[in-house]
Amino acid sequence: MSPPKNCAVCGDKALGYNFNAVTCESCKAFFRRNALAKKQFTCPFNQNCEITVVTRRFCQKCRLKKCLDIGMKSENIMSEEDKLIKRRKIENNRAKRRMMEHGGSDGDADPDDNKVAGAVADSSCNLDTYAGSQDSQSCGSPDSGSGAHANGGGTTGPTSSTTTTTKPPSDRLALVNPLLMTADKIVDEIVADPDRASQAINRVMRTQKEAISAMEKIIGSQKDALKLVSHLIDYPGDALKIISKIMNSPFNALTVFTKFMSSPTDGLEIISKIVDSPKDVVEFMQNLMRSPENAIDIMNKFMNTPAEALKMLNRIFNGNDGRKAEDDPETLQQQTQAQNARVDTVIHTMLHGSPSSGSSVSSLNTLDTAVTSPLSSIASPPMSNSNSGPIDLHYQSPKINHKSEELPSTSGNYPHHHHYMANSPEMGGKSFLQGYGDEYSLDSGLSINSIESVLSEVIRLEYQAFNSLQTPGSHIKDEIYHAAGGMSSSTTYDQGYGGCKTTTSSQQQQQHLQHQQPICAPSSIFMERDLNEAEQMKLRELRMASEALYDPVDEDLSALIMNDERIKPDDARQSPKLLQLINLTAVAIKRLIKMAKKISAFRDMCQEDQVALLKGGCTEMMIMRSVIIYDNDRAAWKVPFTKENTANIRTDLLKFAKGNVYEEHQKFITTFDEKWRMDDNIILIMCAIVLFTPARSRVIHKDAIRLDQNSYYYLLRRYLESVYPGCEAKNAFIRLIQKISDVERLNKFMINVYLNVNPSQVEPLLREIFDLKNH
DNA sequence: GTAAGCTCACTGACCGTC
DNA sequence: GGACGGTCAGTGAGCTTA
Repeated sequence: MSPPKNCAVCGDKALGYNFNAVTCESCKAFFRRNALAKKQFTCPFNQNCEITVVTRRFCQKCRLKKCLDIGMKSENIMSEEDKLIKRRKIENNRAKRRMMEHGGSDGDADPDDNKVAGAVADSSCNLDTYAGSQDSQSCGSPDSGSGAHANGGGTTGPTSSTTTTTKPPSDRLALVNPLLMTADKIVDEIVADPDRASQAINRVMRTQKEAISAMEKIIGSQKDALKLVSHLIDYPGDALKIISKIMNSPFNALTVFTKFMSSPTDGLEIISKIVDSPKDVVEFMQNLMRSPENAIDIMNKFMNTPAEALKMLNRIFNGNDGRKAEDDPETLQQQTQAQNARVDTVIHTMLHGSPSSGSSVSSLNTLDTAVTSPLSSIASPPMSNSNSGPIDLHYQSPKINHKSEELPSTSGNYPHHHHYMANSPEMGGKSFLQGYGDEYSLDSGLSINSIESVLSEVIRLEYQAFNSLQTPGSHIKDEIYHAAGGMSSSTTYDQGYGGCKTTTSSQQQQQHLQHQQPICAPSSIFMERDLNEAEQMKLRELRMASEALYDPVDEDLSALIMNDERIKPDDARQSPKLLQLINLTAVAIKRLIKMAKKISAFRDMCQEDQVALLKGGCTEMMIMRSVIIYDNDRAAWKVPFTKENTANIRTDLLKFAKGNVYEEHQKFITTFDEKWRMDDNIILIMCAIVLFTPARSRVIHKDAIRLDQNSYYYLLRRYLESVYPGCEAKNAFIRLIQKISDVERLNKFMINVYLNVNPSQVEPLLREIFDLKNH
């Protein structure tokens, strides 16, 4: 039986079902665009507009409402992650088709092209797998199985692959020690199948040592370096991944990388230097890695004054006298020492304004002449002139230049590259779950090439790096400790440790922190179940911030305090109580705002972002908090007057509200496992996750917020691991992340409650948050 | 005050893909 | 063939400028 032919929303001609209802194309598109968007539509009329072909454009709010009323389901709209996967799949299939069309007809092509084509052809098995079913294991997909891939734990060989004799290059090469692989093999491994590049990077760069070794080889070969760079420009997520493998401070690497992509001219300039003088670059990076605190500072410097950073690179490169020492080990050693000294001094100059006479280069004072000469002679070399080496920027492949033109010069957005990491507007739980199977290490090769999984690793390394900085009596430790404890005026470890030098924590607060009991048994050994010090501090900061939730209530709650009288849904006389309840939420929101302001990561944001996050997230945070104050026996919220005194407020007051708010709230509460619901730490971390939602409207620095949110996702994961055994922790994490989606859903109902009251009767704060206009 | 020009968000139709 | 997403031309509101 054919479906009805008229759109159930507007009555226009319909072709079939869209999002679970018979609709026209325009209502389909309208719903797709708006159902998941966080826009707050307002009805210019009386909230009850008739939606017809003619009037459907007049009121978005009523149109969307009607879409929902007739049964359109926003769950049917693909998430950003789903869309990303689908896009990848489509791209793969297109690539496959192109190969099929041109296969075997390029016998006279360039030998290098043949090599790449051969590698791609080898990967056709993977493409087939993806074209058919992503679950297929016929090619021994690294994504399949339980993570027992030939990686991470060692080279145990590929998983059983009995259905085909053609293994993808990744599986064949997984048997080889990455340290023994040649540059072209490494690059081929990475670029052969863009869809599996992430896993390939995991295999050839299992450790930092291997990553450095691989990059040394690659940048030692211009051809391979260019091939890899071409790939990385197309797949910046892979570049980020490589950087995170190499650098000690992956957060900074991410930031630098973002900057790099937003400024292709400088990027190409740096690439040209890397290609031109690989040894210098490697030594420079190695030196940075030997002194992570300098690396962090210098990267911060790089971000704040990129021109100065480029100048620094010029100093390093131009300081090289140009002689090649490959044939003379002694000369090479001397040059290496000189280079290290030069790098040390340049770093010191960058950080402190003058060449160091301190310990870091004290043993190399004899090289001062060689060091300071290029510094003084090159005051401020223009980049176009300073690049005096043999590399012509236009030597880069046309593809690179083309991409460079496409990239915006300053904006952080990449409108034509929406599959890139920085442009994913949603970082919801679903996408984060995708990377959860990684078991803390991308080495497992389980994850798809998702930015979320990379970020997960980045955040893990961030904590690791934090601990690695800590030595007994270290002033760095103390400074970071204080800053990360939420006392820093401007910086936390979220922004790189270099900023910790600016901490302004008070003595009193320090003492308070130091007297705090550890949340779990202290441990500085990474990946123990207990939270490490950095994780404890982050959680402790939340707990301290949550003190604001017990600020005295100055409102009169007496009318709302629980009594034995049950609410009848149709008792219209009780509706003033709903209004009181609504206004009471203003108190809760004020407390949440105070709490947010005590979180250093929040405080350090620009005001616009703070407002956007609070406007968009305060009710979701309130809902999240409501689960812990919910008294199941009394069906009431235990609202704290103070930390000691509470008032019971019946949840069935929600029955006065239009819609199914009460039922939805009950559903939300009852499906929340009590042991998690009663764990203040869990709820606090989830509040933070909700607060740092990058997809809020009018947010400016989405990427920065996403990083903060991910750090809390990670903290939640680690906290669960510290209190539950493995499987239970995993399960809890997944289910709790789903709860964040539930909060979002429930919040939509809640917002309707606010929108359905007379704005003149609600608190000004609420009017501001919900953009309510007085009638 | 107003018309012209510009920008930007939104809409709807069409097409590609699975 | 159904159901989804992507794309692009058209449209109109809002802003600036002459």
